Amino acid sequence: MTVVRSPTRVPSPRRREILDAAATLFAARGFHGVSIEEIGGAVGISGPALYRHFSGKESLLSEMLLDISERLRTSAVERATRAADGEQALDALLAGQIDFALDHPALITVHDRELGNVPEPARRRIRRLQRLYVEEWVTVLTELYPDAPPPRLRAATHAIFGLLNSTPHSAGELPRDAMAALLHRMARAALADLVNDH
Amino acid sequence: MTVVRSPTRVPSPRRREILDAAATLFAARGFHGVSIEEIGGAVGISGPALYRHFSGKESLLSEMLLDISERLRTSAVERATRAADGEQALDALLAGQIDFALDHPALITVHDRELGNVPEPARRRIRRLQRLYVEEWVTVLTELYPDAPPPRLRAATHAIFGLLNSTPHSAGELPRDAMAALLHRMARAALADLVNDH
DNA sequence: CTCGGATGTTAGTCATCATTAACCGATTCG
DNA sequence: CGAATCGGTTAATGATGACTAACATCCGAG
Repeated sequence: MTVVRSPTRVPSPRRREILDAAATLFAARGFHGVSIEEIGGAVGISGPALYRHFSGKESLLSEMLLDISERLRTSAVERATRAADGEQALDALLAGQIDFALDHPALITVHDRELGNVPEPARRRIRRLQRLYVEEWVTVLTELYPDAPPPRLRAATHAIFGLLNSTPHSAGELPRDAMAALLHRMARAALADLVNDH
Repeated sequence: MTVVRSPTRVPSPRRREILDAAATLFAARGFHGVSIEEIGGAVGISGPALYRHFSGKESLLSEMLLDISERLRTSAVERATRAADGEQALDALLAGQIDFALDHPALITVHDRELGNVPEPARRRIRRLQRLYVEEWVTVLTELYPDAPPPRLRAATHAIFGLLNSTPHSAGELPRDAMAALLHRMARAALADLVNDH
């Protein structure tokens, strides 16, 4: 039996390969600090061949950020709805973000660094997805801490993202499992503090 | 009586002005995404006039990061030595980093984003200062949690930096004082968790 | 008053870089 | 067998941008 072709075009492995290489380079020196030639070179082809896969450098970045934002958000929605209660939902969100940050440090880096270089049609969509992702967290947190005002929960969510996304800076300090456990516990403890007044 | 001229040249206000404007621009679109012309324009002069104050664009960036790293580190050393005990030292470090992050979000952003674009002589010095800053935190934490191995404390320190440096992302969610208090408490709670096993 | 330094200006120069053009081999499919 | 599509190549092209040159102005000191 043959595989059913989904309506979205089958993703060529080259595309993904290019996106991965570009993410690493962008994370190291920024979008404008990397040339098309370099990105091509990183995957064994040279320069203008990229235009067979992307319509331009900015499209490449747009697609990269769009993909990241989508993956984060849909993963969050899935995990949160699967959870039995608020506590489990929070743990699931934490685990998802931690896994992503540990598995794809370059994507995390690019994700919160390069939005300012995305051209306008795509930028709005990315921002929208990022906002939805944050609101997913805020919804879960609201269930756990009903007395905390939403702006406080939003600020706390961003703080937790910062904590979890520190992995690119502390790479190699601890084995992966220990790092995941440490981040999970620290984030949990930081959030537990929200239960208090003010 | 005339003021004694210190050996380091008196800092012209223009230099500082340029550094501030450049920091804001770099934070928004990255080092290579901003032109000399733009930086000049932001302070009312135009383009090549910058070369009267800096020997080049990269020197400008080097000096910016060097200055930030130095300020963070010396402030940390001062605060830590002034403190009576470990608890107070930690609170002082937290307060210092939080103030800096709230007062200079652009500098914070540039500081951990653009090291990869600093040319080699300066890069080493900046890394050194950053390392010393981290070790200052690790020293204080070691006093509080003598059983935790240093890599764990270093990872935790980076995580706390990420948490505190989230302010550029949550700008405007809360008034400054509330934000400072929230971050301080969350960081404290996250670190208190380190006292536990493993 | 005038000399010199500090600070600007505008007009090059030279590299780099994104993008396009023109061309080519392979694979698929009719 | 073609013919087309896919994915590459190398050689323009055109902008942009960092940096330099040449020249002006202001101002303080001798």
